[in-house]
Amino acid sequence: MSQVRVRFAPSPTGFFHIGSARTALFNWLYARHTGGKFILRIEDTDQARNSEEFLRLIYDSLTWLGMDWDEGPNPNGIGERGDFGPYRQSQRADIYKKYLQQLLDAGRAYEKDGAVWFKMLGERYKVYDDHRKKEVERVKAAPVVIDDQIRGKVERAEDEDFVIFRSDGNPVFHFVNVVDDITMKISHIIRGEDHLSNTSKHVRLYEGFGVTPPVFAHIPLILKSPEMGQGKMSKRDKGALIEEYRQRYFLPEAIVNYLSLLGWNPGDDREKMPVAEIVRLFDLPAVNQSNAKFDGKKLAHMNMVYLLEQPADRFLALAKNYFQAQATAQTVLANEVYFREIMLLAQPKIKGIEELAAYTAYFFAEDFSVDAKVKEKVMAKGDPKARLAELIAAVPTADFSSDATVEDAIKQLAAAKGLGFGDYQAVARLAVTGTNAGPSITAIFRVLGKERVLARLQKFLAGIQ
RNA sequence: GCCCUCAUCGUCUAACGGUUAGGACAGUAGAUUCUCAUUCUAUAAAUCGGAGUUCGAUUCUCCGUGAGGGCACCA
Repeated sequence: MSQVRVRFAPSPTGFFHIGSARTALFNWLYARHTGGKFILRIEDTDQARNSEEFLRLIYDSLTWLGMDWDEGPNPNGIGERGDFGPYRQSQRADIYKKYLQQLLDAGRAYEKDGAVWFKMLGERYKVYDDHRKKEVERVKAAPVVIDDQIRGKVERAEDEDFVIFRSDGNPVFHFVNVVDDITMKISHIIRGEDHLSNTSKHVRLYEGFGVTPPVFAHIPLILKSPEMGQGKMSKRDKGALIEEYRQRYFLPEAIVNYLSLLGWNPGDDREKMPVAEIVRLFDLPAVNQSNAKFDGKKLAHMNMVYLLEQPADRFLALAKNYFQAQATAQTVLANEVYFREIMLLAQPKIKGIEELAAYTAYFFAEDFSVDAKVKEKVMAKGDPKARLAELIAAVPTADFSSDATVEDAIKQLAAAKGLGFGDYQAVARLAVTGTNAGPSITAIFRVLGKERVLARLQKFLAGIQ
């Protein structure tokens, strides 16, 4: 059995979206699972729509998601590696000419209207096509049988000649795709089900070249979630672009894990799995046949689960990277020890890195906002003014050296007044943070320090007198 | 219109032809923690319809229906 060689062949004509990422992932997983090669080929024959920026985005997105390629352009875009290049179709014109000549010589291609057409074999007849509103020439021939790893045998009649070189001299997708897969010795073509109808054309081309087609595996599509509408995910849909998750500081391994579960499962109830485990278990016949609707909430949940288990150092690195892009970067990152302490208080509480700035704002500025609704609620209960005054009196002599000592101080105060910890917690939190959500109040007190706590309590009390 | 594919809770999915149809996300209700979040417990929620094969069908077959994709000198 020869080595598995799979390829991901994107066009740099737009943002890198989730469907492309999933196709890339299944190819990558299969290559890694089988010990084969994962090849990146850039299909940039559409000169009008290509852009170097989108090309860069392909490299960056794959790299960010952890999908390394064995052959193809280098991740930095400079040079390439592999013995079957060039890996950009724009640089393969000579190869295409050679293969075109082969078809011409074999009588399987001909010119018409300035373009070159692939010639189907069989008896010809004319028929009116009411989708294209014109008369077309068809060919009677046995249907193409595609033996698909996921769908079984699929039969489809391929009954018309089709263009392989445009009148502008450029080859079209079907032709370059097949020629490249032949010359790059691709063993398995794993691609979206939207290509299933193209595959019969491709099989005829392989036959025209006298080459046995590779193994096909057409994976299900990713569809819009019910609230987004109908049809497959498109670039315009919310949450469709990998770039968006990157900008929102999602963890790439969470995205990979979520994506792997769209159309595949390990055969048991496990969902959260390290990528090495997914690689170990992934296989083509286990891929589902039905399309999957995208669920942003489940992705967000997966991201949170991954975030919670990050070791402190990784979380701090992520947080630092995030804050460096924020307006408050200078203040927030000024004191490393202070930053570390606060980030580690926040880690078990947040659902995503992107919440960090808002969640920790009051640690870094005195002009934090006060949530009006929370204020209304807290002020309506008990005697908050009295509690504040008592806290202000108690704080100067309290021990702020640890969470436990702060807690003791508040509990002593409460006991002396015949009250509970909770009677002080809510109003203290409101005064010091402006909200009702956050880490434990004792930790907030300790980290903020006596002076700032006292100042905030006094300021808040003054504001409600 | 023609061709191809698919069909289990709202969503992602599991179930050698024999299970009280399981898990997860999202709901709902409780519990726990100083708040919030986490966590935990409980709860509601599905085999598209109709025939057939079979002792027995979510599972196999056919017909409907629904969903998705394709039908270019885009990829």
